[in-house]
Amino acid sequence: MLTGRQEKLLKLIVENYIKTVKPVSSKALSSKLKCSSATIRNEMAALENLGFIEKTHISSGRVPSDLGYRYYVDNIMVPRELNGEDMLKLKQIFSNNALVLSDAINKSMEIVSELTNYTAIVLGSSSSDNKIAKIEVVPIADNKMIAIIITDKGHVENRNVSIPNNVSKSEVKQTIDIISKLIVGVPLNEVSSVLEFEVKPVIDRYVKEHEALYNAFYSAFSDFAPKPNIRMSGTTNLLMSPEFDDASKIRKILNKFDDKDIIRNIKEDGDGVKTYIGSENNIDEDISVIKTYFYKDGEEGTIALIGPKRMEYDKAEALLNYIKENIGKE
Amino acid sequence: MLTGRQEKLLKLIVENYIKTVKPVSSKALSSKLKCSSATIRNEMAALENLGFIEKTHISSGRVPSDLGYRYYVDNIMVPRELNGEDMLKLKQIFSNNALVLSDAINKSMEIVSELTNYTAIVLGSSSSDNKIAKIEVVPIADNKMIAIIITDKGHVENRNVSIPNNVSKSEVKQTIDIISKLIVGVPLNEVSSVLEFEVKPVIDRYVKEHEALYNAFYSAFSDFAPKPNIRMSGTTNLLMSPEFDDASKIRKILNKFDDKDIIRNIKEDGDGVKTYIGSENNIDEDISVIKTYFYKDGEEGTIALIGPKRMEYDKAEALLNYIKENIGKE
DNA sequence: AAGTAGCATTCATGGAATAGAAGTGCTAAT
DNA sequence: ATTAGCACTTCTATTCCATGAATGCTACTT
Repeated sequence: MLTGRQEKLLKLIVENYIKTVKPVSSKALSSKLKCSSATIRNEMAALENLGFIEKTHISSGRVPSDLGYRYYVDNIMVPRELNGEDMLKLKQIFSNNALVLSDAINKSMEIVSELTNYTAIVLGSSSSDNKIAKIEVVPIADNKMIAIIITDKGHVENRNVSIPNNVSKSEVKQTIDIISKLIVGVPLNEVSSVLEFEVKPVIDRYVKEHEALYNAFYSAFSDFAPKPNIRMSGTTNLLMSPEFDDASKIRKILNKFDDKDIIRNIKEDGDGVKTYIGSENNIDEDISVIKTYFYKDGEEGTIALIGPKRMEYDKAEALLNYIKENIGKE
Repeated sequence: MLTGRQEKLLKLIVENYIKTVKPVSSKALSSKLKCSSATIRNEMAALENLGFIEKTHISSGRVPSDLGYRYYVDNIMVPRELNGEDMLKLKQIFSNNALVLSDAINKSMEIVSELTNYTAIVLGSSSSDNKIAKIEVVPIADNKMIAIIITDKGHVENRNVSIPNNVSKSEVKQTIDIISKLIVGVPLNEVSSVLEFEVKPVIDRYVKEHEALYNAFYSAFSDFAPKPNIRMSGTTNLLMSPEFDDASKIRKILNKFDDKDIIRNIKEDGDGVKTYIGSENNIDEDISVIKTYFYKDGEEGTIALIGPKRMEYDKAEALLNYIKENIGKE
């Protein structure tokens, strides 16, 4: 579809623009393409007709269109190896065995946002194949306890439980025993229904102050269902890019970043690292998103990197690939 | 020091400017102060000599100086009652007994940032008077366990432990027992030294594969010392203020928000809600910070609200006061 | 047929000039 | 002590250039 020279030209335009953030002129490329600027102008006109490049005004140089970037990413760009220094920084995190997986992912994405100057996002949650392995209830004051659940995949959460006044210690213990017996092995997202339909009847029968006690534990245990949590780092990075040079552009992006619905929507599934350029993503047409799904040991989610459209796609891809691999290994 | 009329004038200037974000002219106030604009100009000149107001250029209207805001906050502003609607929203959070204190604080500050359109910050950590009440180690795979500590104040944290290969179950159990026995009652910030100087010798003596095992547990337990964590919400809010109308101003603030050292520095101690106007704070001269320290049940920290200098100090103060009170009650 | 030189054309950019509006400070009168 | 009035200053927006950096196209060359 594109001649060899056109492809070469597109490559030069994209890479030049990524570097300089200025529309690329025919003259600037004539030396690199061993032909005159007039010839390049002709080729540029062809590329523009095909929709790969655009002008910012009638006599301006050329800028890659979304389609142009897309062609570049799919057909021209050579996947880059991660450089040793960057790899080392990330390796250190994943080789720290004490870190829980989700912490390792968060930290590594922080590093990535520093390395790239883009914005990193982790949408993570415990997956619903987490089953309760153990619950632990620890008294910390006369009428206050801490309820802790631990899942078979190693996910841990805790809540307060306020014990109603006129309840004896043995009743509390009895209640905990009943809950514990019935709840172990239950997937996280079914906990609240098991509490309601299996635990409650038993407590009703055996424990005296059942109503108040049941409510106290129910409110503590009922919201353990996997909820995605959002972690962003380097929000600022993206906005330091020279294309975001006026307040309204910056604010537009900031508002999108603030909108949890939009961010949650970044969620990706399927294998592989995918790129969404400009209008291809549903966040903002001035940015590109590169992201991938991960699952490991009961934690799942999406890691994403958001940069300007003129992002270094090869580097971003290499970084996400590396992290995805390491999540798999952990 | 200020005559009654001057005080009245300053009040009008501050409140007018807070509302309109435009320098206040003498003419605009003449109706409200039942005298002519010329008289007001004379009074303004006096206020300017005293340093309470400023001009943006030689023939402009007046804008409050930092000193002017300070005088307004200290001597003119009447402390506001929190309005019922806002109070209700916050009350709902603090009356949710299942929420751990730190979560309740974080959520309430999120609400506050929405109610004010300022940026809310919570710098929280478990305080060093947390003593370990219990440790729990749960196996989740052949060579992987989850270590959980619970403090007497109800603070919970967890880490991974990778069990070295050639180690028997009984040795692991023995090790956990030793650690558990020696570590209960130890304040969080002393855990790592107790591990090193009290636990290690015992393990050395009794457990066979001591070196590898000790290291595995040491790396899991050693970093439980109270570390402040930072929680910001509504970062964007502040930057939507009309005074931040160009990219460089927005970026300046964003950079400061990104600098963890600067944010951690917001830390406040002592009682009461304090206001730092413009140059009084060491974040940025274009903003004001209002903040207060909190301590309750082993959690301590600072909650802060950052707004433009022309913030509604009375409202901000009322909100922080209310939250501080509720933390006390919880 | 492909490449190129050359030129008219277009538009962005930045500076200078201008006019109007919004305020102030000051003087003189009340 | 207050105020009316006016000269003065600065901001803002607009217009008008001149310049420079590109392009597209035509006609010429290889």
